[in-house]
Amino acid sequence: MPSLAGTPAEAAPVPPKRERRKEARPGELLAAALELFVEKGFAATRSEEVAARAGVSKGTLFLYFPTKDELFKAVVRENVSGRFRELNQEFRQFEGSSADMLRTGLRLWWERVGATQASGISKLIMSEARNFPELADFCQHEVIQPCQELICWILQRGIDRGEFRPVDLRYAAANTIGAMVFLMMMKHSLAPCLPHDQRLDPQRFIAAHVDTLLQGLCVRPHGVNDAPAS
Amino acid sequence: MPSLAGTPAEAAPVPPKRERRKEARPGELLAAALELFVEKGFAATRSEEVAARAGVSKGTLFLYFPTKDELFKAVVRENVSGRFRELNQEFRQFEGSSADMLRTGLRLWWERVGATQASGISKLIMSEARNFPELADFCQHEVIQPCQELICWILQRGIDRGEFRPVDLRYAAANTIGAMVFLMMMKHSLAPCLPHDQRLDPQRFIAAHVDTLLQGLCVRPHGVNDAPAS
Amino acid sequence: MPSLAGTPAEAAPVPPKRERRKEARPGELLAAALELFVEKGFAATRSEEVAARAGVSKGTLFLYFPTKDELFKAVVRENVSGRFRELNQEFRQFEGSSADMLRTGLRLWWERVGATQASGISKLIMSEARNFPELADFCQHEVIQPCQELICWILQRGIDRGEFRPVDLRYAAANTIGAMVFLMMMKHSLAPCLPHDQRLDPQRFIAAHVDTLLQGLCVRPHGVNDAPAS
Amino acid sequence: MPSLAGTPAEAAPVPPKRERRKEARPGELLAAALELFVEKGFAATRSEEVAARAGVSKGTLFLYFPTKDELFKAVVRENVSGRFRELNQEFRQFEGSSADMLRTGLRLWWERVGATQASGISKLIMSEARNFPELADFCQHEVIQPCQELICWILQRGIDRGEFRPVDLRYAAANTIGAMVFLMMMKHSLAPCLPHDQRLDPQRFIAAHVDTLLQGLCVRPHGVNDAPAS
DNA sequence: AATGAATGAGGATTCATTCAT
DNA sequence: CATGAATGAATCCTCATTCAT
Repeated sequence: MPSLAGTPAEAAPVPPKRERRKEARPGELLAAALELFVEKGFAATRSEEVAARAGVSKGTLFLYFPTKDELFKAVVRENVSGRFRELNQEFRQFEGSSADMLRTGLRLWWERVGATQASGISKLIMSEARNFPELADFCQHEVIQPCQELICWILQRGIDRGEFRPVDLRYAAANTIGAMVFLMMMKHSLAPCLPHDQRLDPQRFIAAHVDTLLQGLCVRPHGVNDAPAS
Repeated sequence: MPSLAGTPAEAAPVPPKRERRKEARPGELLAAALELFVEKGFAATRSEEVAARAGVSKGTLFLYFPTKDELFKAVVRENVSGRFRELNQEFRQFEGSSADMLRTGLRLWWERVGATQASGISKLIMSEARNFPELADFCQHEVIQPCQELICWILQRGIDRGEFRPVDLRYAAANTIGAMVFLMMMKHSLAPCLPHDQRLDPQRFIAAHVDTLLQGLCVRPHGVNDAPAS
Repeated sequence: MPSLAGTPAEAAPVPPKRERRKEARPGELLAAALELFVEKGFAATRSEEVAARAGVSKGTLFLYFPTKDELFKAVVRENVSGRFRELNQEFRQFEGSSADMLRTGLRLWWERVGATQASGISKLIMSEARNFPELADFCQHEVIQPCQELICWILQRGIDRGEFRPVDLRYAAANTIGAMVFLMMMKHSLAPCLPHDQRLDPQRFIAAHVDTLLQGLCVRPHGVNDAPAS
Repeated sequence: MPSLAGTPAEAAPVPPKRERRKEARPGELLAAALELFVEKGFAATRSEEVAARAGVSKGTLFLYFPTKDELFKAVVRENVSGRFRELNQEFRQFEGSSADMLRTGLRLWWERVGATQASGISKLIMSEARNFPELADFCQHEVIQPCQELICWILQRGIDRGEFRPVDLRYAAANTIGAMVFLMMMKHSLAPCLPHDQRLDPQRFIAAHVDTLLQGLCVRPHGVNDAPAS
């Protein structure tokens, strides 16, 4: 069956069936945008890519977010707000040693935030804060401060209960927050470019961080040895 | 000694003319580019802005760097290479307790790197690594590893001399590196957007970090108290 | 009887249902379109706006008019066709002096056309004729010529009856048509942008025009004084 | 000389030699824009077309005018401002009968404005005034009012010298302005779409207008007969 | 070497039109 | 019939890069 046509593969350019999913779209677009913004940066991501990754066309994106800037802000808002308030609640109810609290807290936090896509938000904020000043403020109030307060609260609890020796709360908290932020940023920056054996293992990094921390913090240093080997 | 791919560094340019400007141009452009890339990100910085900040015209920029990408790579190379090798050398000659070594090292490092514009490079790398994969590799070899090795060397020295208790060297080093990276990133990201009283003070942050670290590390915990008050 | 090219007017649609709305739709859409096209121009008006002003959804508009272009042509057709043939009839039956005929005619015309929304059509035609060449032809036959003929007929009548002195009929008519067109355009262009006291009063403008005209036209110049004060 | 290549016409895509003509560009762009805006309307004209007609590339247009809107405003400003002040001066110095003044004035005006591309500006203003409200104001002050004043001044002069009978100055002036505006609009709207024999001849139109006007205006009606037969 | 006018590919956004509901 | 979510061609505008001066 000879044919003069070129590549016969071109059967029929399937029109990629339109789906009407008004409810689901914003979430899908935000997820796609988060991924891409984290991966390539805000400016280097094309609107069309976001749409494509969300499985819709260029035009649809602008149906839900009036501008790329607004999309960006929505991405940050979506992935930041609230997320920490619940963790906060949970912790205030925790019963047990403050050392366990710290250990469990960080482990939990990694599972719920660090290990998810949402962790990319920290890279995003660090990269874009100066281009979106309102964001810096928003994040300071919605993320940094709640976290800071939670950690300070735990440390204070430990001190009050005689478990921890007194320290400069703010900077002790900053130390831990810094470690977590670093971890998240690595995950979305250098790590994907490095061979597996050169990457940090988050769990071990956190464990090491907490161990060092508690070693220096705890009044009864042997308490550290109770820690479940990670 | 790995090098960022692209145009290989030309042989040392002959310096025939007296005109200072001509010699200084590349450096001025690199400095301007560093500032702007750190401030606004690579993609969001216009080539013309870089030229303007360096006090030359658009065309001149492209006389020295064939493309914006090459300019970027040059910025990274310029601010990264070598800078750590010398610190390394200095340290190997240090005499005194390993605790002092750590403390002094970080202080020195902050003065020589963290407090300078060059610290912005960390924000740049974190933000752009995935867009310039060769970069990640370059930095891993030129920065991360030397730092890692240096810190590991110090820790090992402490352990060998019975000053520190044995720890997982790699993750202990990562913890400190993470703290420093976090500090640099904050300086160029959130800090400029926050009121002064909400910013972290680098010196105190470093001091707190080292204190906590040494508290947990030192065999003779009271050794910490020998630390010169920051 | 020329007709604007495009979809030929369908045979009268069967009116089976009682639902007023369905029957009225096209008219409402045409009215909305006329308003908006006149206000903002054809290209600057969005289809959705037209639909919205007619109180229906975007999709419905395209149920009645296959394209924006067709909508435009329909708007012109609707507001132009016929409208002048009846005026014409009426006038041929007029009895009285030709001066009165002219005066009354222009007054009537203003009431029936100039003062209504339909007057906007002249702005539309002037603005869009070159983008819709078929339109110019249509209007030439449906509007300009009938008007021209009517005025010429009146003038000729006056001349024949010895009331008017002989003049170049075509250009005399054009003068009056021009005045009316100018009036309509002002109403829809500059007037809405000017404070009320700087706008022309249509009645006075027409009166002044007719007065000047008749003053120069009438054989018995005092005849002008018979004119009913407007 | 057989060849497997396709159409041999494709010799070398001549790179359309870049010319550096900073001084001339704005004027050329404004001229091109005027033509196109008049021809197709503001919204229906693509920026790129303007650039092409001016013989430059898309980008160059935006080198001289930051946005399409600004280009539009510049076109109006360029073609409106000043143009009437000089005519005004000339006229105040005129010596002779007021009837001649009117006749000569309109003839001159047609030569200097009506017959040039600038006449298109009236179509533009009429079409776009409501989209650019500031323009309406600008034109009212820069064009309408000066013209109105000039004509009023001439009429008043005629009345003062006993040549004209007293009339409502404002509306008499408006009548003449209207006629000229109509003429300009026709030239750029319907006329280009009509066969030559159906178009109005500007000179005759003006002559007819002035004749009718003066016939009604002049105290000595035979004065009209002095008018050179057009 | 330096300049900055000119270019045009690329990206954000709009909007006429389609079509699933 | 009516709706409005979805589409993508079309358009405005930007900016890295080129090149005449």
